[in-house]
Amino acid sequence: MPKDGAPTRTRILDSAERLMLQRGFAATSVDEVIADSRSSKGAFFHHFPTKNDLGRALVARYAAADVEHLETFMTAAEAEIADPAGQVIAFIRLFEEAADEIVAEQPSCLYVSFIYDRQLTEDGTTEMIVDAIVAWRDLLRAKLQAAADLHPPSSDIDLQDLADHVFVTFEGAFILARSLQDPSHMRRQLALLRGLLELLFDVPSKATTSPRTLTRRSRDRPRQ
Amino acid sequence: MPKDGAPTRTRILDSAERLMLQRGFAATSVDEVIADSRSSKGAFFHHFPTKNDLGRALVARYAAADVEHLETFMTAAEAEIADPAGQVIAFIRLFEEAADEIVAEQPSCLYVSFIYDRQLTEDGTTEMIVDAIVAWRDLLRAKLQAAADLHPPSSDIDLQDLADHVFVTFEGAFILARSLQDPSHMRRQLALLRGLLELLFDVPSKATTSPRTLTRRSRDRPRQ
DNA sequence: TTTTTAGCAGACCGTTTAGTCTGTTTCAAG
DNA sequence: CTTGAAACAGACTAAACGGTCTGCTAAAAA
Repeated sequence: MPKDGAPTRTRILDSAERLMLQRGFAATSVDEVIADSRSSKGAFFHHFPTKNDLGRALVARYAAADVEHLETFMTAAEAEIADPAGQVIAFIRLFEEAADEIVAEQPSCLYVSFIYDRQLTEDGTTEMIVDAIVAWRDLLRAKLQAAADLHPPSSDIDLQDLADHVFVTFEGAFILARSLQDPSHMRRQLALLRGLLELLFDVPSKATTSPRTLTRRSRDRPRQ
Repeated sequence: MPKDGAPTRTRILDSAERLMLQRGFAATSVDEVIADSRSSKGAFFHHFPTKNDLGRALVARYAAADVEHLETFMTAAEAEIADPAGQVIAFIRLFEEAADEIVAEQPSCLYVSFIYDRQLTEDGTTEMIVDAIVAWRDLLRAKLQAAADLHPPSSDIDLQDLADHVFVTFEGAFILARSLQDPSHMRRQLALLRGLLELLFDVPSKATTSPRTLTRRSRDRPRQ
């Protein structure tokens, strides 16, 4: 076998992800990706026959990492506490603690960038995104169902919608953070969501709600 | 004065809005807009010197309608009930009732489409979006503050973040509805948000929670 | 050593794109 | 009735774009 092409492929994917998260898919030219990744026309079209192929590969990698993130954090939450409601809340808190880092290296969500951008929704690209979203909603709905069975929530709320609301909060927070150019909104919105879930399932909010983020929360918030 | 150009201008804006909400800004060519609006190159560039000018005009119109929508519904909610907490909840319910119609005629939010799409964020385009978002968060924060002063919420929650969460829910629901190709998610997420607010402010959920939408809510929701 | 092939470089090409230019029509002011 | 300017219509253009093609290089197989 000849020289290994994997590093080049990865470099192209990395550049494309960075640029397309900023500018969108259609607004990013392959020439820009080539320049940013310091490769060439030949290298690019050797690894990706068309620009759409790059898009598909990008979404595939992104969605896989996303679902793995989901499962990793849920497993960690399960190891932390036995109660399903507590697990969901711990799960949110884990993302909360990682929020600043996530937003720093990813100013927005690739899903949105592609769903709002693409003219070619008939490529299987969208389906991969749907699969990832379904993974989120299914896993969270199961957890919430278990939580509701153990200690029934204080309000009559649809559990599937509540599971979806976690995803909704993520995506909405990405948009808010990007619009207002304030990355802290991701952490803040997740903290709010956790608070609402604690209220709903009557789980006492720990006094130690991620202390190292509390110090950063001095802001222009007019609390009176 | 010569012939009135306003109708042509409006037709171009309407076509552009429709197409760009579907495909994004960069992915929509001016030729497509011209064809869809049955105008011409001459007409287009007479009204909009550049494509970016069209984008700016589009956002200006969209944001103005959005803020007007916000104020109209809040005024209606204020006429309906005196209690600030009740007003916020009535406000959400009004959007809930309009949700199906809104999503039907607008499959997504132009803000996102432009914030995720644009290479030229230095046009004042983004600033108009920020202004609209600020209108939302300011108005809602004021209401929530008044509500919290009257009957303190059952949980310690940041009111600015809670105000922002309304916007977050809208944007996230747009994305969810579009991704899963199920417009009902907008209404469902708004209903969920209303339920959480009712719980937080201890406002009893009316038995008559928009009865005509209740009949439509038969779905695959596994409630057991 | 020779051959083969993946990996890559970059000139090149046809199409699409945003934007221009030269008109023609409409309509109100003078 | 003439004029002048806004409101178009549509051929045209320069640049950018996605994609092709030819050829070179490295390294493993024969």
